[in-house]
Amino acid sequence: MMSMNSKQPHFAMHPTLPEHKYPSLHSSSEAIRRACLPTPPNLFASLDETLLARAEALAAVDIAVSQGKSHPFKPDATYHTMNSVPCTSTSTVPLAHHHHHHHHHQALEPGDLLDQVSSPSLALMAGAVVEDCWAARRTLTGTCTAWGHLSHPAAAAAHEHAVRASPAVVGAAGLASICDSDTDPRELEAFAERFKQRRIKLGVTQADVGSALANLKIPGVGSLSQSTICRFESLTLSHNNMIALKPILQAWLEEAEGAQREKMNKPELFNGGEKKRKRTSIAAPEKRSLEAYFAVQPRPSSEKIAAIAEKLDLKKNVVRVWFCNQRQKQKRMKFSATY
DNA sequence: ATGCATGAGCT
DNA sequence: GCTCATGCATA
Repeated sequence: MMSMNSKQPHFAMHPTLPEHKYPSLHSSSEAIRRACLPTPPNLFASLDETLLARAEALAAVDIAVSQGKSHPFKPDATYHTMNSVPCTSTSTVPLAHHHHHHHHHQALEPGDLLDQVSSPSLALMAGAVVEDCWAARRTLTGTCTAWGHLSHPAAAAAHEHAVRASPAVVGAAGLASICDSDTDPRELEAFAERFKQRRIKLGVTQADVGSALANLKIPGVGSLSQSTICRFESLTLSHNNMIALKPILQAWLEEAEGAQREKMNKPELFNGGEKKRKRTSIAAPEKRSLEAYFAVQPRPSSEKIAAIAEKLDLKKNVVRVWFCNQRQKQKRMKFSATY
């Protein structure tokens, strides 16, 4: 039996299709989603003293800095270096992109922040409504009508995007039309697990799946990385991302199982070496400070980011990206409050 | 499996 | 400059 092939160094991406990126009408689902995320009724109770102390310490610095604004910040001389390889050429999945919404508070001081964050009311209510939608849909699993009477334009829009997410894929794969079952978190979770199980049974690694996707020749679908396959299986992707990837992975699975029945699989990879990129590693103490600040203000202004960066002796860009990634993390299925 | 990063698309 | 989908590098 072929045991898990060891992973390839990396896979070649095929810029084959100049692919359009997903279209995206924007709704305010972002605001709603954000509202129902981690908004504990009593922030004070959930933040331990250490965190608050750190956050406050940082905030203090930020105030001092903004007043005596004497230092320019480090020009974020980032060190990536994907020379000739346009690393993002990976043909994309016609995903559903969506929403954005303005952010209300940004240039607030720590005090204001706490006040604001600790105020339950609106945000929580919005979150409750959204959760209800999903909960309702879950109980209606099996039908395609749940979204029909959604009262939230944002949610409706999200669904619309999900539906038109990958028409070609769906058609080519001969999969059922994307209905409620395809957006149901429970179904998604179940599929992810089935997928992993069957994938392992086929003796294929996550990396193999990723590169094999390109062989499916589905318009607009190229290869994916081991990371993405892994995240799909572990549900550490956004809900919409899961919805978009499901049909594709399902198509691959059926294809692979069918192909194995007759012969053997025939993957195809190769690669050339380029300059390596170095990964910044934020030390534990700094990370703790960032987390503390994030708990109080997940969306610091550019100025605050600069201040924090200086305080922690990190590049501003590193700090900015850290916050971006942190925000994304919150939205992953596994940690989503709507789930 | 996950941390830090890039780039597209949008505001 | 943000969000989102994704990826390389690494623990």
